[in-house]
Amino acid sequence: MTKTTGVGRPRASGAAASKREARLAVLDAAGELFTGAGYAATTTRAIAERAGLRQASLYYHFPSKEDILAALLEDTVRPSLDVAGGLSAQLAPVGARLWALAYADIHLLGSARHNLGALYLLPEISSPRLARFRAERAELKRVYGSLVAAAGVPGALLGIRTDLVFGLVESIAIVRRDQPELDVEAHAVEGADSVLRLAGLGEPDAALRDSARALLDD
Amino acid sequence: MTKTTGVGRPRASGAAASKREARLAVLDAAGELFTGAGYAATTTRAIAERAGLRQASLYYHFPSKEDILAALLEDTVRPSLDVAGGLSAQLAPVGARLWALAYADIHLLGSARHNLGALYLLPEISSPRLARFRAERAELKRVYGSLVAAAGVPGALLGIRTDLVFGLVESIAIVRRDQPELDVEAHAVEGADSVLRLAGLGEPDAALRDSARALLDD
DNA sequence: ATTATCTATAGATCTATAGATAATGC
DNA sequence: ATTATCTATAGATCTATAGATAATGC
Repeated sequence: MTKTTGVGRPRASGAAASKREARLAVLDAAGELFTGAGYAATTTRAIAERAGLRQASLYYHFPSKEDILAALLEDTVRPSLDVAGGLSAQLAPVGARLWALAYADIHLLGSARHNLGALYLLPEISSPRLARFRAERAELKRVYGSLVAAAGVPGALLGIRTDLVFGLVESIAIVRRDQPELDVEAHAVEGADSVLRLAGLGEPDAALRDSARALLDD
Repeated sequence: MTKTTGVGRPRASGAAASKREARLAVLDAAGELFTGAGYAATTTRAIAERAGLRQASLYYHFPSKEDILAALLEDTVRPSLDVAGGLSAQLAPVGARLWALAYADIHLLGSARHNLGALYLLPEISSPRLARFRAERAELKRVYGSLVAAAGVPGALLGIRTDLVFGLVESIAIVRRDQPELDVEAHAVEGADSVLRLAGLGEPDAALRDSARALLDD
């Protein structure tokens, strides 16, 4: 029985944690505070305090406050892109693929540890440092657009319909902010059903939902 | 030919303006900056500069920075509530009333001088000082809810469907942020059509749209 | 020697208040 | 005398950097 702490000077708070754990604790603390109070209103001191280290120690893990936000945003959009990528490899009717994507996204945004989808709404995301996140979110939107097109929505309406579909999916963040106790599963099912209606694919039935869910296990 | 300025010490910037004009200039400047950069990231100095007066002079018109945001929020939600109130006095099929409300709201949010709907997304709106705005927005949502119920959506789904409808309407703010050159009229028509689909009222036709628009002139 | 943290602080803010001032109005 | 502004500033931050330090690893 030897060390209780790892390498490096022990924390003033007493908590022992590896470098990787420290980084995760910082991201978790920032996720809670950024989603609750916003980026600008959250101080680096508050993040550090919640993560169990001193304000200046954040800078050993991230070069700047904005890089913390960048990491959170990418961690959030990446899983959605992964789902989209997995679906694109499958041969299935467009309705099932669109339902599956919307369902998965709403589920991811609705059940993440904090309401990270709310970060997409922050005005700070127009910052140059966050260009990569914006590009990935735009890529995800493009996937929705191609599915809406494949559903038969005419070209003249394609842009607007895609905006509405994407807006409906992301609106889960506002709903969750206003009612934290929300039933995510029900909301995801109803949301995905609604996306099909917007795409002009009519009323989804149980068979479609089942086949869509099957696509997500690939 | 006498005064060029009104009562009170002239502005350092030279601009002459009445008290009422000054207040409006402050609100306009704050609207632009809050929607573009967010509340916390916008300084009172920046608002004052854009409004043509000194930072401290803001406090002659508003007791605090937060009161500026409160005024903007209420000016934005109030017209929507007025539309909702006007519609409630009319005897018309639920489809026409719901279409009219969604169309009017999207139009208001889409064509306001700045993208003020984006203010609804700011994390700061949970502040106690903004309780009145939140209550008015909740009241508007309740109107949507009663129309969705009247459309025949079953009670078990009512809450979620209303969330989706309301989310779709407000998503215009995100769309507008991402593409400032958006065609508001087309988006409002498509958005209102989409709301009817979500409410299970099927495909709107030209006759329904015309009768809905007529309701808005009351 | 390397690592992960710490303490201390520079430099730059930011909001709101105090009190003065330059107009008009009576 | 009243009004609408101004100048000046108190007091409280906030981000990021510099340099020290208390562990482990070799």
